[in-house]
Formats: sequence, structure tokens, C-alpha cells
Amino acid sequence: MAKAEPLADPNAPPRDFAGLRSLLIERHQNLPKRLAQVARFAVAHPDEMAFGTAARIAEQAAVQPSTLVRFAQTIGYQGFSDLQEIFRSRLRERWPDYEERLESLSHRERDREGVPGLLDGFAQAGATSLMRLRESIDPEQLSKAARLLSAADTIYLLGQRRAFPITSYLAYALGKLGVKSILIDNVGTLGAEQSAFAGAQDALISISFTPYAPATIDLTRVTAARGVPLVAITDSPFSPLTASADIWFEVVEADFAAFRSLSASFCLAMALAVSIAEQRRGA
Amino acid sequence: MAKAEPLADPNAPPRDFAGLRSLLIERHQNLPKRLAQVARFAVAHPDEMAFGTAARIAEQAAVQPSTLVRFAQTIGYQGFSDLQEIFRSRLRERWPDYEERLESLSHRERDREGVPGLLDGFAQAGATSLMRLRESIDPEQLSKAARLLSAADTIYLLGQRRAFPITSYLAYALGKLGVKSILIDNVGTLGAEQSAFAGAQDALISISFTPYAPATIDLTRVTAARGVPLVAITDSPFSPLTASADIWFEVVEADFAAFRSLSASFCLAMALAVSIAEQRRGA
DNA sequence: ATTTTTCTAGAATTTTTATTCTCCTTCTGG
DNA sequence: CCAGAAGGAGAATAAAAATTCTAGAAAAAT
Repeated sequence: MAKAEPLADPNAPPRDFAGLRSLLIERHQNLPKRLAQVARFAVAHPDEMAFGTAARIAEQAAVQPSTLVRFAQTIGYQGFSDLQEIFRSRLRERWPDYEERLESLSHRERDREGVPGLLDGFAQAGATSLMRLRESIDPEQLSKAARLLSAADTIYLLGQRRAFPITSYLAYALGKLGVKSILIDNVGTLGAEQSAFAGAQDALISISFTPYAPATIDLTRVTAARGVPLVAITDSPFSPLTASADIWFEVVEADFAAFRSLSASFCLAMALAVSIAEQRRGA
Repeated sequence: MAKAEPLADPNAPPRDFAGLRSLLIERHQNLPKRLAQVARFAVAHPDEMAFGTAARIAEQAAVQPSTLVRFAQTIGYQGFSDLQEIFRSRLRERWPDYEERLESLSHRERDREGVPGLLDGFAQAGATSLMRLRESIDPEQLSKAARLLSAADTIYLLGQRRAFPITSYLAYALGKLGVKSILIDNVGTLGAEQSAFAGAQDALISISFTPYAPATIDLTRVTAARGVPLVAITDSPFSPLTASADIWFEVVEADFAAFRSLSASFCLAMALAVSIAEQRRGA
């Protein structure tokens, strides 16, 4: 009857891939023949370990399935499935290198609770969002959007609720860049009137995230139907905005404490604004 | 010798992730409710789809396990396992060259010009701002601000021009957190009237950056002089806001292409909002 | 060389997991 | 508003998987 010592148990197996890997390399020579064989295979073919069934892996490693279970238990895991979870987590983490870096930058955050922890948490969510954005946005799409928008006479900006800060910022930035724009802020529910004069020679930037604000959706649909070119920024390919959009961008923000970051959306908006201005200057 | 053409079967489901993804996006709207729900989940959480068991995925997508099987079969796969294989292959393929990708990510930003370079530039500026923020903000100050603000009856929010996106977001976030707030948006230059009823039992959050918007400065001074506690967010200790502020934060944003990031300011605002709510709940 | 211990293979068992089926609900078209 | 069809939930079933058990082989110790 061994007592549970969850925190400082020296026999507890590592829960991350890096730790497991070094443990395997270290203990490999002291293990019995078949178990050492499994250890070698695991280090050499981590992908197989993550995806395969016990039977399949056993076959490839030339051992019995039961040996895999024994192996896992010998190292300290509960069973094969438990061990496999480590290999899977490695593939789940999208940007291991980058996350590690942030992690080390924020070594203090574990100790922290309450308010300071919040700051770190939101900073982390913001940075993660930004890094993901760079990977997920197709530069070609962005160029196309810039061309489309730079051809417009007036750029109408529509975004409500959580998206409103972004459109209001766009109004500010475009103004500073000398690009004519109109912010449809829907004050007094005058959104329809504010957008009434948008025509085919103009363009509309609509921004909406789940749960999509009805005002944004309705106004966008009506305006796009009139033939106004539409660039949409949203958080899913299934967003109601994508259907009528000429070009749309999917921005997935990381969240913390149930609040999604806005960093990536802002970043995209800024890039868009400046590239419209550049495009115009070039033309 | 007309041979069967197994490759061109129009009903055969895609065997690669990209194809599956676009198929899902395309067919999603013609699918029944629950199946569409699964399609959305699959696109949004491909990692889960790759590793989870049917039961686990079903729970997260809020459907029955059997629905997953129906879904897979409706699209043309043999069963759920068959479908899942596609999601797994994606992780398999992606992994090997990930180091390469990260490498190219940091290299390409030098070569790049124009639009894609802008995105990287703004992302970098945002991330830098966030990292700096963590260093520069004193946790003690943040806690004090949260206490001061949580004691307020109504929180008035003031910020114009570049700071307006932040205050409008604060209005949204505080509302969601159940904290009473009033956004002084100065529509129709009614700012003075909007803030007229703020008293000593309330509080004011003022945000302003160089060049400080006169409306913000004036309204802040007048309101603070009436005895309303003031928390200020600004970009310099010499800002006109610091003089009358009970607590103030200096947020230095990095810039790119002559546009300053807003990431750090947003991050601070979010942390502030959530800690006010936490403080209230505790009291 | 013999006993004891450790290790392994393979069968047996238990658990988990996907799939099928049935009955009920919710739409849709007349 | 009703009839019919399509969709969906949940139990039942079948399949597949991991795990345990046992007997025997290999290795180590005496």
C-alpha cells in the first residue's frame, strides 16, 4: 500500500515528451532485452507510437502487445494507453518551439495567482494569437484584398459589439492614411441609412465573431447584395459573412479567462489599412 | 480495354485534409442541423478529431456518438474511423517539416517586402509590446486599481481617437462581467452631459496617448476635480492625465510602419476588467 | 549444476470503442 | 393542419482494443 505523493514523487513518469524521451534514453541500457527494444523503437518512431494501436506497434517493434503494456508499467505509467497519451500530446501542441519560449519567458507565472496572473495570461493569449495569424493568413489573399479595397471610392466599415473596437480603429487609421472611409457605427440604429449610399464603386469591410451580431449580418447581406464588394474578417469558414464575401479572412484568437484576445484581428486590420494606402500610392 | 477509373469517382470522399476541409465548408450549409454542427466542430478542432475517441469528440461537439458515424457515412466515408484517418494523416504530414517552417518564418521576414511583410511587422510589434508590458506593469498597482474600481458604483469610461477602441471594448467586457459602466463616447459632443452624474461613489477610467485628445484631457480634469476617483492609462509619466490620477499606468507600445500597436493597452484593459469582476465576487 | 529469479510469449479476459438499430421527434410539402 | 419523410437520440450490439494471467524459457545466483 504505497501512499500517494503527487507532487514530489521521484518515481512519477514525465508527462511531457521531452522528459519521456530523455528518460527512455537514460534507462534504455538497464532494461531487459525486449523492453529495451521497445524503448529504442519509441524514440525512433514517435509518430507510430502516437497513432498506432498496441497490436500494430507491437508488430512493427517485433514484440508482443503485452510487452508494450509491461513496458509502460515498468517505466511508471498506468498502462500502454497512458504512455501513448504523451506521444499524442507532442503532436497536439502546435508550435512546440514557440510555446516553450513563451513558457520560459514566463516562468514566474505558475507561482502567480490573481491579478498579475491575469496580465500574463492575456499577454500569452495575445502573443499566441499573433503567431498563429502569421501562419494562417495567405499573403496572396491579403494582397488581393488590398487591391480590391484600394480600388474603392469609399470604404465602409461595419462591426458591432466585440468587433466594434476594430472597425473604430480602422476608421482612425484609414483617416490618418488619407483613405476615405465611413464608420457604420449604427448609432440610433441608423446603420441602414449610414450604408445606404454605398455602391459598386465603393467597398465594405465587415467584421464579426461568434455569436455573430444580427445587425452586422443583416446590414452586410443587404449591402453586399447591392453589389458592394465585400472583405470580411471573421472566425470561421461557416460564418454568415463568408457567403457574400468576395474575400474573407479567418482569424482564430486564443482565449484566456473566457475572454478572447483581439490582438490578431487588430494586427490584420492594421496590415490591411497600410497596404491599402501603399497600393494607392503605387497606382 | 476501357479500364475502370477509380481515381475520378466523383462520390469518393477526399483522402487529404485540405480536400476534406473544403468539402466540409462547401457542404456544411446543406447538411442537417446536427451534421452541420459536427462539420463546424471538425473544422474548428481538427486536433481533437485526430486523437479523441468517438465518445469524447461527441461530447465536445455536443452530439451523440452515433451522429459522428452518420456524419462520416453521409460524407461518403465508411465510418467514423475511416474519417478520423484523414485528420490523423494531417498531423503525420505536418510534423516532419515543422522545424523547417519555423525557420523560414523567421527568415522570410527579411526578404519580404510589401503586404506580407506588413503582417509580420505588426505581429512582431504586438508581441514585443505584450512582452514589455509584463515587465513594466507593477502587479501591486494593478491590484490597487482593481480594488479602487471594484468599489465604484458606476465605472465611467473615457478615451477618444486612438484610445477609443479600448474604451469601447471595456464597455463590452465590463457588461459581460456584470459590472455597471458607462461609455463616454462624446457623440454629438455630449461628453460633458454623459459624465455629468459621475460622483465620488463612482470611478473613471481615462485612456489617452500622445498627442493627447483635448476632449479626453478636459473631461478628465473636470470630472476628477469633482472628486471622482481616476485610473489612467497613458504613454508617459508626463501625460496630462497623470496629474489628476489616483493610479496611472504607463504603457509603451512598439510601433511598425508609423503605427503603434494596441496590443499591450488591450491586454492591460482586459486584465483590469476581469480583476475588477474578481474583486467584486470576492467581496 | 541446480535452484531461484526474472523475463517473455501467448492465450484469456475485461474494457473500451465503434457501429447498428429502433423508436421518437422535428421538419416539410400538400 | 395533417401526413409523410427525414433526422436524431439512446439503447443494444458487435468489434476491437488493452490488459491480465499463466506457464514456460532464459538468465542469474549460489
